[in-house]
Amino acid sequence: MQIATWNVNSLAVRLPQVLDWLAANPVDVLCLQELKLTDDKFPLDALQAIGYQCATFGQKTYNGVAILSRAPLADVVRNIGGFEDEQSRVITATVDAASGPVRVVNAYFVNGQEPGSDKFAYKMRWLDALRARVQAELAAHPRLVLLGDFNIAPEDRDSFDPVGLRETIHHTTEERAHFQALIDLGLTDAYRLFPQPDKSFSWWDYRMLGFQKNRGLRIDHILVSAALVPSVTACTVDRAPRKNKQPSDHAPVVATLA
DNA sequence: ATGACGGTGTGGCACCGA
Repeated sequence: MQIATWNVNSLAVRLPQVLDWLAANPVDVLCLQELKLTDDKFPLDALQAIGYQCATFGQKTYNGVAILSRAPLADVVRNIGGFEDEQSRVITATVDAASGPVRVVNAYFVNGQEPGSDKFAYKMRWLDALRARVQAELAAHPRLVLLGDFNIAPEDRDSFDPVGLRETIHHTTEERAHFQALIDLGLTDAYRLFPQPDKSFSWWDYRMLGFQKNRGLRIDHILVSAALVPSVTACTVDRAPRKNKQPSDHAPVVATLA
């Protein structure tokens, strides 16, 4: 099966691009972030019409996540249990894939704005809570994928300017320790299972010709549990949608599981 | 040190993202 993550930065604006992308890339599961719309405005009909079931967790103006799946979705959980959060950032569901059920945790991680800020402190608390949640999910569901917009560049090679941006947001020691703590739960970065081009990124700033100059970050990730690692045959970033008119600032990341 | 671009919601701009 193929599973993908894409921060669309407003599904209202990007729906035509999502439909086009799914027509060209009929993945089994597509996890979206930054819907920026409430569930009553979610384009359920358009997505069902092309064969996707949807589990949605929207919000007005900011955040919002959804899981689209060709196979049935079950046991949907919204946000992080035991962590009070007004922001819609996590949706979890079991996908009944032909090769067996897979637990999918789709997350839009907190941005954090700037180290030392209140938002950064919220990011740290949120990451603590997410880790506990993923640990519990893993215990119950050994076949698990954690994917989404992590807002963390795990290593220097995941940033266009690791020296100039050292200890700035997405690059801090604390954020990278949190990423590693997720790995230490027993997860593997699917992208790094394979040789990849240098300067591979998943996000580029809209400003200053960021994409054209490949001034980007790799902050969108697909982590797979140990039980799934042997079945992963590919993981790629699809830069094509970033070349669209009115693109999202993020590109989809796609993993293929046998 | 600031803004650059784009989306949203509001109201003639501010806020947020990364």
